[in-house]
Formats: sequence, C-alpha cells, structure tokens
Amino acid sequence: MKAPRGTQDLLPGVTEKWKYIENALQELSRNFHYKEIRTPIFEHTELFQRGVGDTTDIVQKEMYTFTDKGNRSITLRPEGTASVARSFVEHKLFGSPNQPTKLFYFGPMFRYERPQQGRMRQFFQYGVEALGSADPAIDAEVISLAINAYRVFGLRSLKLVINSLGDQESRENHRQALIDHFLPVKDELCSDCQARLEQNPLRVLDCKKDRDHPKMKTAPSILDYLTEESAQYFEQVKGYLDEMGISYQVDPNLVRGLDYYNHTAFEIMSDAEGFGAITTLSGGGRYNGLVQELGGPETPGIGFALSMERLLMALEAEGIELPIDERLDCYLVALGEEANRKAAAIVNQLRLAGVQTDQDYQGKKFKAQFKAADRLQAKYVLVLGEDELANQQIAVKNMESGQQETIALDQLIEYMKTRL
RNA sequence: GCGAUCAUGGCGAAGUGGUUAACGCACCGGAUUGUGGUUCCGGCAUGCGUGGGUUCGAUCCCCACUGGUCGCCCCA
Repeated sequence: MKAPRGTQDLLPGVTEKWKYIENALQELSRNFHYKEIRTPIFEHTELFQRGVGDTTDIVQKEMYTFTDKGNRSITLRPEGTASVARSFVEHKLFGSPNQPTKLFYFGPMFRYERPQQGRMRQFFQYGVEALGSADPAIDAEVISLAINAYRVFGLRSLKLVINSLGDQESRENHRQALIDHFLPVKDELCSDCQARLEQNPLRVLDCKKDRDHPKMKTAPSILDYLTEESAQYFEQVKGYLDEMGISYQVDPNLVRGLDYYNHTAFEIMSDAEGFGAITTLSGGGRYNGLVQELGGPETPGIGFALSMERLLMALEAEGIELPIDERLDCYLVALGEEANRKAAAIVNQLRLAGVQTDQDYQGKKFKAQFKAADRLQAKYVLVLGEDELANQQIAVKNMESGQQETIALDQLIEYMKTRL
C-alpha cells in the first residue's frame, strides 16, 4: 500500500521542522494581531463555485468533489479564503466591535493536479485574511506579514511583485480594451487564449504560449485603465510599502488566478538557484466583493496564503538549517536483572519530573546500550549496575565532557534538574 | 489533462534470459565479564513497484496499472 498520489507522510525528522515553522508563523501572526480560525476541510461545492469563480482552473478542473450519502455535493477545500469569508458571514463576525476582523489559518488544501516537487494534491497553507477595512495601510500590513513570513527564517532570495487590478469599473474598461485589442487577431492566438478572450481576457496577458505575439507588447495595461480612485489607492499602498522599507516590483501583467481579486494583487517568488519551474512561494490580494457574494454585508477584505511545502523548499534552496534541538536529556543504561527491574521506575520518575529520558527495550548488551545513547545524542547517561544498586546509588555520566560521578538514587531527580 | 523519464534490501547503488542478485552506508553480534571512537571478523533481499503475457526458464523482453521525477498548463 502506498499513500495516494500527490500526498505524503511527514515522518519524525521533518515533523519537527513543520512544528518549528508553525510556531514561528503563529508568533508572527500574534505580533501582527491576527487570531486563529479553523474551518472545515470540506465545504459545499457551491461555496467554491461562487467564491473562487466558475471560470477559474481551480473550479473547472482541480476540485476534489464528491456526493455524500445525503446526496450533497461536497468539495475538499482547494484554498482557504472562501471558507473564512463564509464563516465570517455565518457567524456574523462583521457585528463584532473589533474591526477589521483579522484571522489566520493553517491546514491542508486539496487540488487535483499532476504532482511534482512543490505541487501536491494535498498541500498545507498558512494564510491570513483581514476583513472589514478598505484602508490601504492594511494592504501594506498583509504584504509585510507575507514577506516577513519568510524573512523570520532568514530567507533572503525573495522577490515581491505587486499590481492593481482596480475596481469594478476599471476592470470593465480594461476588459473591453483587451477585447478590442485582441479580437482582430483572435485567430492567431492559442486555443486557450481564444476561449479566455471570451471568459476572462485578463488572463490572456500571462499566457506563456502567446508571449511573443506582437499584440502582446502593445496590449492595454490595467494600470492605464484604473479609475482615479483605484489609481490613488494603489499609490497609497505603494507609499506605505516604501515607508516600511519593503521593496517591490510592479508587474502590470500579474494576474491572480481567482475571480474574487480586485485592487491590490501580489505574489512572492524565490530567486534562489535551482528552484525549478515553480517559483511562486505565496500569493494574495484584495477581494472586496467576496463577502457580499456569499450573502454578507458589503465588506472589503484582503489576504494571502503561502505553501508550507514551498517554504521548506526555499529553506533548502538557501541552505538554511532551522535551530532544532533533537538531543535527548538522559539515557539510562541498566546492567543485570535487578537493575532492569528498577530501570523502568527510575526512568518513569525522571520523565514525570520533566526530564526527557529513554532506555533500552531491545535487550541490548551494555556496550550496545551506550552506543544507542550516543546515537540519540543523550546529554547524560545514567548507569545502573549491581554495585550502584547495592549502595542505592547511580552513576551519572556527562556525555559531552566525559565526566562521571556517582550519586545517591534519591538525589537523582534533584541532580538532573539542576543540570539541564 | 499532455509529453518525457524512472522504479533492485532501512538508504545509496551495480547487474544478467538460466546454478549462491555485486558493492557502499546503516543496523545487529563477536574480538573487548561494566562505558560512547577506531580497527578486525561474522550476520543482514526464497527477493528486483503491482498484475498479466512471451519463454523450457523472466529482476532482465512485451503490455497494462500504480507511484516518483522533469517539462507544459496552472498555481501555493
């Protein structure tokens, strides 16, 4: 039996890294004053159709959708924002006096795709959502949180790309301009783009196949079609970023794949060598119509999500080791029948006193037990043999210094606690 | 969804249509009645992803399936 395609087991040795990263991101979230939310792993399919958008690749071909025994159409969540917005509406969080509502989440997402490194069918995201504020300062806040989610681990080869998709009016004007621009040469575009021109002409812009088409360079930029208000908003966001000392690059062709985005859109990529085809580490943006679309009051929102798998890849690419201490405090080596009988109780006492302790359960010889202790990087080895037992004592060896002393058994816990 | 490539012990890795499937690392035991290292000696795949087929005989040839990896699409 194997784990299903595109899923993976996280085994001891890597779970410690995940735990470390989760803890660090949790602390970062707390400093930015975001609170944790946990939503279901599956939702009604309709949530994603309405929230993420029917024309997106995610909804059209990547969802894990099934019918449950009650004949409901259920989908394993492909992303987190729709669920958070749904929960925000369902629990009327907009009624709380503390606005905006600032939330973070962590958990598995599911997309049916061809797996390769950095792209799993089940993958883990950390994300944040700030609902209820249309202040450009909060756009900058979320972007800062996103970039610092990498910097706190020492990552440096990062590229922040931002764009504005504008408001409804900007988008419609731009959409029309794109159609007018490309329609005369529609036949020269790839089949995907011919369809895109009808459904979502914005996405023609980031097509790889038609990248070199002459009409591509002269295509109308969204930035030229922003309404006065949208343009000003974008300027303010950039102003806040400048003020924070966060460098970025404006890419008018940055188009996020989800329908709900408007105004600010951004992506963080890795510059590191040998990162492969997938360089996007995280992405996010503003989604001012989403909450209303899901039946709530008109509520602005912005958020982003990063992938744990890609964060770990970035750490590897930059050769960053997380400071994880895997050493064991204590390993008890027992010698003889009587000692074996006593060993478990002594180990148990140490553990309950907060000393991380282990012993042999494989019937190993004395020397082999010592080797095991060494391999586990035990800081101390306790030797319990007949001599020690006869005197109600135990030998304690500091494995780093090699020093060993014999102490009374009833002082062991006290002794160990002062040394660890 | 499309294209390419790969699959041998815990890990890495050689190999061949036919008696015992190299080697390295790791692990276990001994040399060394109670102290981590080194060295030496010994042990460790009735098995070569799964299922079929060809053959007197398949880990090796053929087909399908499963999974990994790389690229495309798209994204986190």
